[in-house]
Amino acid sequence: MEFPNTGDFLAGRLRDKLGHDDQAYIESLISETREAESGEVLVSRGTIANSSTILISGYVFRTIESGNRRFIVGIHVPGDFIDLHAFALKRLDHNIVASGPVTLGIAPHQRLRTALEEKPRIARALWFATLLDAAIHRKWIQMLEQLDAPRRIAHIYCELHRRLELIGQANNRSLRTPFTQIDLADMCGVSAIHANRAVGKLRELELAEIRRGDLYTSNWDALREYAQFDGAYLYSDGPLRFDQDWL
Amino acid sequence: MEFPNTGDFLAGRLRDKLGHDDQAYIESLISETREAESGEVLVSRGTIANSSTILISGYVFRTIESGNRRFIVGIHVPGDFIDLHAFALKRLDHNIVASGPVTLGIAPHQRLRTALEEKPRIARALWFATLLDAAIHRKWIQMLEQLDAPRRIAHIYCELHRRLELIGQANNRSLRTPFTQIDLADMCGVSAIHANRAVGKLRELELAEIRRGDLYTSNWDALREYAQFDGAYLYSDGPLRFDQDWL
DNA sequence: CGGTGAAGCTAACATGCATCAATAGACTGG
DNA sequence: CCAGTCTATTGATGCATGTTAGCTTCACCG
Repeated sequence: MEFPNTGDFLAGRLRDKLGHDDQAYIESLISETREAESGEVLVSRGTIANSSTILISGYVFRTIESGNRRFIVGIHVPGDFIDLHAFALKRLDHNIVASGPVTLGIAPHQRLRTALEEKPRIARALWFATLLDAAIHRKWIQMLEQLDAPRRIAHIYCELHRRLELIGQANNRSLRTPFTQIDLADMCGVSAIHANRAVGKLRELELAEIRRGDLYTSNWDALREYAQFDGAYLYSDGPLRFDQDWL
Repeated sequence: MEFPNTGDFLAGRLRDKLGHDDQAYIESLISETREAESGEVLVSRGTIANSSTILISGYVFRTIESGNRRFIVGIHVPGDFIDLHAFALKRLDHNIVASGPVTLGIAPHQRLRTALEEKPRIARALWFATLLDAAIHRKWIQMLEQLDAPRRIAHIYCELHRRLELIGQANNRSLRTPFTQIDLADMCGVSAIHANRAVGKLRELELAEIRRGDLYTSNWDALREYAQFDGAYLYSDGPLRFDQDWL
């Protein structure tokens, strides 16, 4: 199977968690790839799917619509399964939307089913991915409870930077995204105007310059300290610590 | 195995998801029960465990300590596994603390391992529980992004009421908890003083009276509407919609 | 019975954020 | 090249919430 312009996409979340054979096996679950445009709704709340999706390139949001406003409750980077829930729960309680152009891999549920039956290590890795999603959600909850708007934005970029680092796609001085200030506002639970002021504050403090979603900084450490970012919740220090006896 | 004062505790989250045989099987995973006092730290951040814990009676919080303040990022009710992560991730990125006196069931990882190998339906149900945790977390994120403090408190009680209803422990006119206003503040990400104002506002609006953690209301519907509570995210409408072909 | 500490409550002032209004810049399509 | 739309920016005003301080109520216990 060919993945145009993406290289070794499954370097993603499961990197170091699986051997090369298993990674290749997961890639073989993908029956086809697909491009989608910015803003396209990839998975709608309530629909029932026969396949799950892995993000190969670009960013996607998990969004919840409520009272004619949209809220972003999660972000995914390449290598993430974005709708494993659809496999287990069938219907989803939120939408999944492309932020900027994306490339997706489609994994039919039938192939996933076979994989789970025949490769216990795959099942383990997918469960790990689910637990990691939950850990990231908990961090967002704490971030929303604790931080003001400028720090929330800084924290989101710090988290993304670390997650990109784990898949070998981080840059020392910048982090390019297609996010608008409205997107940032919907992530932080503030108004777009206030998101603008928060971006302005990061600029004023000379911690980061955010232009059209792209963040530029000369000092990630200072930015991380300002955002009180500690990446331990990403469980990225070395290989998966599953009990070796399990399966 | 006897569970004093708890009755059919596993009516919990997996109710309707498993047959009676499987429920009995899960209960058999529990090697012993244990009581704990209010405030006791049941699982510490970073420790490595050889067993997982199921909550039999009482409430527990997931907490994250940061900058000499505590934040609550999740609540559990009887029937919930509270540290399945410990099984898959070994160490946890947060603490688990008793709110009020609790009864716990201890499930050694070795028995869990056997269960996952031999009973695919159990593995499926535990994965479902994990996905449900993530869905609840996403709802909290949206709640923090969208609602003001009085509505956040109302939403938390509405969610708990529904979750208790699912295990047959809900009451028509009240919801009794051991939560202090400080606890409510730590859930909502506001100061204790403001949590007090928020409680006062619910009283003033005649939506609910909250005294020492116990909520009394004559009109749950009005409270739910005020909090914009829609319980669809709890995936409780009928039996689990796993693909019947899977395993 | 009265002391003690935790929890709940109130007031006054400071700051964060929402909202409205208006404008400027950037991209897009005709 | 212009018009239209989406995005970014700024200022003014009011509400939501933080902070500090002090007070009250209640459960518990000596």
